Amino acid sequence: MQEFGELNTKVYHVISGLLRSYTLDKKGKEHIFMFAPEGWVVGDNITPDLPCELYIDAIEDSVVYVLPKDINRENKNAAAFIKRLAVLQKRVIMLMSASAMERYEHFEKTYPDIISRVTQKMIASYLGITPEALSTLKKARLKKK
Amino acid sequence: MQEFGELNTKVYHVISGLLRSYTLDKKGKEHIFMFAPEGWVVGDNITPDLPCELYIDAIEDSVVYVLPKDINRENKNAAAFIKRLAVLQKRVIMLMSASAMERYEHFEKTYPDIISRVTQKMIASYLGITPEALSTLKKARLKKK
DNA sequence: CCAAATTCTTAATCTACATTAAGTTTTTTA
DNA sequence: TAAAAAACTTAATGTAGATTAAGAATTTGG
Repeated sequence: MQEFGELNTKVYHVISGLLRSYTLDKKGKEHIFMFAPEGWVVGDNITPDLPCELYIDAIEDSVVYVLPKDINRENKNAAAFIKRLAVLQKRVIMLMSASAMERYEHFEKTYPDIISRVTQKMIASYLGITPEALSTLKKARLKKK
Repeated sequence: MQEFGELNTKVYHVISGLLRSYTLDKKGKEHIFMFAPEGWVVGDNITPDLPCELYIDAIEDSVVYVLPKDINRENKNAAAFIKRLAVLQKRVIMLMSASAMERYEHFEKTYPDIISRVTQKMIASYLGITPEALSTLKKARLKKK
């Protein structure tokens, strides 16, 4: 696959393809923060005076629209911002109060189209678990159904 | 203590006092989503057509400014929104990649003034752990220091 | 100011998920 | 298209934090 390129500046509006944002913990382990398919917006939402916490890259050949940093002062993109807030809120709620199995099932519903476009490793990273745990979880899920 | 009252509508700008937002999981267990001391903004950030996921109430006698729902179209509050995005992002990152101990230490730094104003039970709820685990964690922390 | 309720702590036991390790399958690339 | 690399699975073992239970400290309310 041909990468669109490493992106690490500010805010991207995805026209086509698939981006992700992720962080590295102190052990160097990757944790996917968000997937951004067509129509989504990704960026590091930190205030301008703080260093970035997220890396952003393309996991499919993608076309993105790079938004100006002061997008925040523009009204027309308010809907995209609100969507991000909603997604973030849900993620925190799931991480605080749901099991890995529940988070996986929620992921399936939220991103039905993405699930087949990313590796298991990435899904595990997004869920905050290891690929091994995801593998076990999926096997248990088949029996359950 | 005299409560300011149960709030469950939309967006609140805290003038003085302390609010919190929290969710209930399927077992009825409470998970604090966010604390909002003076100067902060809290609300349920879900898109208008979805049911609310968060409860909001005051844990100290508080004065709040109730913001109109369409605050999102107003520019002057952009800074408050960006701050919330930043806080949310950090919370997700901590929940995905840091231990309970690390989350507690991060909480101490982020909310030095709040730590003495809320119960241990609430702090545990915010961190996504039980009060018992927090108690043990704090004891371990004293020895470590 | 005393009784009742709630919060906090401690400890024993349990469990979901991590870690480690090894083998298998799929993908990449030369 | 073969070999190397990466991803995926399975299983054994380890561990952070949950659950349960009981007692101590603190807060609340009559």
